[in-house]
Amino acid sequence: MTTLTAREMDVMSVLWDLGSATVAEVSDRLDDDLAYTTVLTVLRILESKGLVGHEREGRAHRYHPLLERREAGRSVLDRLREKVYSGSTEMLVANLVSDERLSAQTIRRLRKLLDERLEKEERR
Amino acid sequence: MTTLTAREMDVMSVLWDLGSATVAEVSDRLDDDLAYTTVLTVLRILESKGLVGHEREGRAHRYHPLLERREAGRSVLDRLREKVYSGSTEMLVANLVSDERLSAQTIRRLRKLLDERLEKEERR
DNA sequence: ATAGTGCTACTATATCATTAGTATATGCCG
DNA sequence: CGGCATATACTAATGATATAGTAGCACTAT
Repeated sequence: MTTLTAREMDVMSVLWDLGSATVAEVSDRLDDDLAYTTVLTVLRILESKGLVGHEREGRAHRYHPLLERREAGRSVLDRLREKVYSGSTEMLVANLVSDERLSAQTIRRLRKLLDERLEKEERR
Repeated sequence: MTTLTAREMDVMSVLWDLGSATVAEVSDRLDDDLAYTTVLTVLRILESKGLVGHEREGRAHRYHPLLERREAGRSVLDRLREKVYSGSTEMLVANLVSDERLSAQTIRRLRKLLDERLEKEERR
């Protein structure tokens, strides 16, 4: 199981968005104003967990994610479904789409997503 | 923001499922075999955070959730969407429904959910 | 009544998370 | 070349999390 702490998720988020980043770049993008060395420490922890890698770039290091969005999301969603929604995907989605901020267009796109998934299912 | 730790979520999960429970009942239902006092401690922490309440029942206490599933789920989903899926509900749902274990029937029900939501949207 | 059982209240402790300081290396600029 | 700027490496302090022990109270059955 891949469990990210809150801060680790903040940092991974930047790496996912940028593809890869140096410590300074991550630091810039974070909402909170952390010391340079703090960001470095988090990246080193992530590396020790095998969730990011790095290569040299000049005298700095460029970090890149080894853990994918999908995987990270999956493990949070699995746990959420299990513990909060009694294992029910429907309850989870119901909660998700009851969000007032969703536009009609977004909902249509979500439905299309399901239709495609359904086709795939029926093609077996 | 309501952030539950892993263990707190385990305990809340039992309370949501049962409606309310004593320490012994929670202890019984947890996957892990924790000391009685450990479970009590977690419940007392949850109470100090205002997430559960309790009333006397004989010489024991009966705990009940004050935080609802919806609220707890919402805060996890918000954060997940923001940090892991770059704010995209679609990406989140895509990841969710790409799960091989979903049956065609479940997918149809999810679609129905969206249709209902869409109607509500159009009625404005 | 008294010993046992089951419960809460309080306390303790190890580990992990979060944050950041200090030391040291490296390259660049004048 | 010599020092300024920018990096990493290492170390550390503080706080949160997770787990559980001990003390003491109250009801229950002998």
